[in-house]
Amino acid sequence: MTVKITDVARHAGVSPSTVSYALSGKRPISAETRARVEASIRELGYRPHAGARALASSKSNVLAMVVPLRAGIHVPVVMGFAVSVVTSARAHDHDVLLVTQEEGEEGLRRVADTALVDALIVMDVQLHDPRLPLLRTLDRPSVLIGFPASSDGLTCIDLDFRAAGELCVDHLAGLGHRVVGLIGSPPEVYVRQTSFAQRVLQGFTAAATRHGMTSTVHPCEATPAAAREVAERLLREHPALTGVVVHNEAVLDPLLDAFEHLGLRIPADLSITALCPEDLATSLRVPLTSVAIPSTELGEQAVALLMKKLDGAPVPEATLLPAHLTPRASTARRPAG
Amino acid sequence: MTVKITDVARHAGVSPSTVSYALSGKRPISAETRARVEASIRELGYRPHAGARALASSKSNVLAMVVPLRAGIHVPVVMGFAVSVVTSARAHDHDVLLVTQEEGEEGLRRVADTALVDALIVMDVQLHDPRLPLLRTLDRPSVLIGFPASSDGLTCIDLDFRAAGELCVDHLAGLGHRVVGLIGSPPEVYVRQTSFAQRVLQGFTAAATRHGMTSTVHPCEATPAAAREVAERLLREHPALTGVVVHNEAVLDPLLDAFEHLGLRIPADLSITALCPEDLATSLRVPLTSVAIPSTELGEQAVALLMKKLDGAPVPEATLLPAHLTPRASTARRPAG
DNA sequence: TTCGCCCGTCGAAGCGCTTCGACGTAACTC
DNA sequence: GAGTTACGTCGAAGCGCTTCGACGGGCGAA
Repeated sequence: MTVKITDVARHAGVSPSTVSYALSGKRPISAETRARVEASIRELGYRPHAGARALASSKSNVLAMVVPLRAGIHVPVVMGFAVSVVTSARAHDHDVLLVTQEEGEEGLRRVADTALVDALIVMDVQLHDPRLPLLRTLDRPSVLIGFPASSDGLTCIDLDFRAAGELCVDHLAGLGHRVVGLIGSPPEVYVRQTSFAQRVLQGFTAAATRHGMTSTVHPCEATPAAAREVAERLLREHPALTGVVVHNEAVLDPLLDAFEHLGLRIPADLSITALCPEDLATSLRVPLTSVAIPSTELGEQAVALLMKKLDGAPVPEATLLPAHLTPRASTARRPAG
Repeated sequence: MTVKITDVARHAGVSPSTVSYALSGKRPISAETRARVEASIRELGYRPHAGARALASSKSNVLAMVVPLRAGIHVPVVMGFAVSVVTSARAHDHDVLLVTQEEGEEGLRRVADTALVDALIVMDVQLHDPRLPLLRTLDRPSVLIGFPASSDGLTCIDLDFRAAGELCVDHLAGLGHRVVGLIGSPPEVYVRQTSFAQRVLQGFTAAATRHGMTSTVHPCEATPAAAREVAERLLREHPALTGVVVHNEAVLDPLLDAFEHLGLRIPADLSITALCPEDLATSLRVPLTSVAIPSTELGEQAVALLMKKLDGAPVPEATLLPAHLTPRASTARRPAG
């Protein structure tokens, strides 16, 4: 039916093993032979059978990616990350199998134990994630996006969210602001101890304390209505507030809107810094001073780490991508008075 | 190393083939034997090797899903659909391999020809999609989400977007509206002839004509700024306008906002119907009369169709999910005068 | 009672590839 | 010039599973 390696071998006048070596490069093959083999491959349209390859080599060249679908996570960020993982994986000659969070530990165990995948990427890690023990004992390497309470024996990578939170506050402090607020992720994100949200909070609080600022924190549901309500309450309860850090992609526009309604000009009356993807920060009515969430880079690096582990190379347990703040039009010196 | 079928067989005191048949049910196995085999499997923690299985059975039990990442598509809808596909696939004992649009035809050919996947699901189909010839000749079954110019020899499924467009206009007509506008997808979506956008447009126009209404059409970029601009222009150019159909999830809230700014109360002054996921329609400041985009059902049905094709059963070339309009608070009788 | 049939099980032959050891040849070393 | 070493290639042995044909025993039909 379909052309197999023996067909190529016959056509090229060599043995199947030679074809295999020509393809993998695991043994030296003369230039002429290689050329002949490659010509035959092209001519016959040969494609190695993935299953046969996986069986013989005990490598499937497939990665599992666990994507979150829980409330409170911002879908475009996840999607951007997923696409980046797939693209990076392809660059390393791997494919990506999609596993839903819903499948839980059993799902991870299944794809790992059946040798469907060689390695795993897990997103949306919680502080005490139930999957951690499993990942530690699994015989396949894995990389986590996000940090659990202890990264011992694991490989974790994430943006340095703590630094991101600090950076925002430092920036506001540098502009003379004294009273700042954090508009955070939806409450459920904190409740289930998703680490990135907590780390932002820590950074925010620590920096505010360090600068001797008054600070306040408000989780916020990912709906326009919630945004309006939070904006209003924030100003009512903290009339002296002049700086806001927003860590909630979904409500950025509604917030800008709400502040505008409340008669505040940005940045003249109120400075705003955001933690969000670059394109979001620049596509709103006011270009936002922001710390970028680098989904693409995260995906690339996660895959790179996984490849190293598959090669048996040592990798650091923790990798924090440095946070960078880009000043834009949404922050300014604290209004006089 | 890992436990294999021969280990199970020995442990259960049967032959490997018996274990295989006990697992697949392809031949009758006595209840006692089956029980013994199952006990051994549990006890040893046996997991069949996916690659070996694929090789021997020439079935990988993996589906390829091609996800779009182009501008103008609404990410949460895609994500919801993707999750639904994965969940449904799992219910049919299949896994899902993620393929990016970017990989194009070569990517499809690759996963199909290497027998990595048994079948393909392709989203975001264009009227003259370059992948169509390939899909027609591929030896693996596929299902398209969306309709190309001709579905001959293919299997396509989608919401009946034409009916959805009509339904919205019919609803407005029934409420006495005479001048209606369509706020559509971003221009690039129309330019590349993504069929669902065009079909909404056709339905909208046809129904408006049928009702003798004055109608106008405005594509709209997926940014709040664009939404504001479109809202303004719409009212300026069509002062008599009282009904709007929005087919652009990303700008629903900004539009509501803009209309409000322009002094219009919804639905007292302006009626709005939307084509969007149910949860979006109900989570805005005004619950929107809408035709739901049933991502979940689409995913389920797409997978169901694929399974039928894998079983060799005949399936219809075209499947249109019926559109349903749910009246909510955003539409009302045309204001007098 | 005997033949044929079906049920439940086994053995063996692959599925298409990778990889290991072996082998001949050519290029070195000293 | 004998002994290595490296290169380029081949043959064969699996990888772990499915599946096909075969086979013995129990049963109903004749």
